[in-house]
Amino acid sequence: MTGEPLYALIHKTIKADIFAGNINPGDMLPSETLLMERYGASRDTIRKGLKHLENLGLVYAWPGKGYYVAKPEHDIFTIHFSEDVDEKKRYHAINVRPASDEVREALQLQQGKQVITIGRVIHRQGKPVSYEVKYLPYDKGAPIIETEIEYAVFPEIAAAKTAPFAFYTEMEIGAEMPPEEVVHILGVGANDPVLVMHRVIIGHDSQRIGYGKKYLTQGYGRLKALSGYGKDV
Amino acid sequence: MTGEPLYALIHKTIKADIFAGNINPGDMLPSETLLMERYGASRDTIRKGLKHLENLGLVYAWPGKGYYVAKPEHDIFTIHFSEDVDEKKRYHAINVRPASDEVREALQLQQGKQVITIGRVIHRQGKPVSYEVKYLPYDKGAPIIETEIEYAVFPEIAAAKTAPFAFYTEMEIGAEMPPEEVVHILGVGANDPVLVMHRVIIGHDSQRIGYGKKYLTQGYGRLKALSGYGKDV
DNA sequence: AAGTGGTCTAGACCACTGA
DNA sequence: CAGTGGTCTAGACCACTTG
Repeated sequence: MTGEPLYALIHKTIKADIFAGNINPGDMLPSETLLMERYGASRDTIRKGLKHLENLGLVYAWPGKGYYVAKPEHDIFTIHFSEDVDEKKRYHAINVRPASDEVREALQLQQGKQVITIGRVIHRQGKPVSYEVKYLPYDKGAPIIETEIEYAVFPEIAAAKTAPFAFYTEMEIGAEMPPEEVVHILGVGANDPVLVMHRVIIGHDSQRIGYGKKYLTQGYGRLKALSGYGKDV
Repeated sequence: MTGEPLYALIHKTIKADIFAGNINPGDMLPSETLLMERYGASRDTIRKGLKHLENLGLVYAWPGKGYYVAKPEHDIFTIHFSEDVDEKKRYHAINVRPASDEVREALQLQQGKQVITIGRVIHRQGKPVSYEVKYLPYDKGAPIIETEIEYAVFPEIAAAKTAPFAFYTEMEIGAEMPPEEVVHILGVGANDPVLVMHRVIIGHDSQRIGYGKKYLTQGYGRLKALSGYGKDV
């Protein structure tokens, strides 16, 4: 017990076999009973090891038949996207105005509704590399609390009245020529393409909580994404 | 037993409390012992329910202290990226030539090494919307099996001699002006920016297995990504 | 010392798949 | 029918945290 738990040994051994190609997608694993004998372990311990492989997506169980090696998913990519919170104070503008058509559609607002607009510039080594605008539906009569805004990043600010888990984000990434506003703020050339990330924050009641666009210049660098089974346990 | 398993009821109840904001990040959950009494269940059943919440990232266990509600991760995005396998046959070019500097660096090859180059155009409703080039290190004397290439998608072709799980992909996404080659092939304007996805396939021995660039025009549409706890169980 | 989660066991009954 | 995984129980010992 002092060292590695038994179930970890089990799942590591099987995982190594899969990575080495000794067993391949579609192949059947030994049954739980057989593994119990092979490892001298109880059924629960064996199951714990197999469950971990299931969670990793390496293996799946077919009740009544057995465990099988899964097909690898090499087209699912993960982006860890930091919100650059270190640059909290450089707001370009905070104000309330009627929503543009684009924003109205993204937030599914009625005509004439107002939105809180928050612009922010993100710097890297003193140079502006990114500009983002965020839009939040404005509830009439609700005061804008500046300190709240100052410390907020997008999900938190938009979901201030929502439970912290009760929403998700849909993002779309595209290449665009920078609009005039962005050319002016970031000082990029009008012919330098920018990455644009459009984000909609959606509550579990399907309510549109917030919308934002983020422009990334070449100076920001590329977005990095990962796929595969490189770093998991 | 006919309906929902007990552990599912447990994790759903707690999950609902988290989503409703009744318990919040940093809050402690009831202990296993207490939950056993509350649900009239055995410890293992309680633990199974809590384990599921842990896997979802909603909760973490601190041995000796208890279970706590985790902080939500709203800056991790997932892209499901299909390889457009339906358009297998429209290869623009397959050949072997010395690697360019860019490719040599990406694949970490020695000077003078040759690479297999595969170009492909992807159509949508009859119109070319994407062009991709893939580079594979060329082993001298190894014949290029055409049918293999014809049916292959990137990870599989690059890792043909590797176990199907034993590699991962690093991708970088940027906005660029299309190079002349792409302007010509896709018929886009020289001033229309394109999304470019650079991919490197890396084996578990850190070997560079393949490199590719994929150009997406406006006609392809934006890349879609998701974050949050919207769709999991 | 009391309480917490982490690991492990031995046994039970169930529903499902396949010959 | 025998074999498989899915669920559940009751008990044990451990290492860790807190008072």
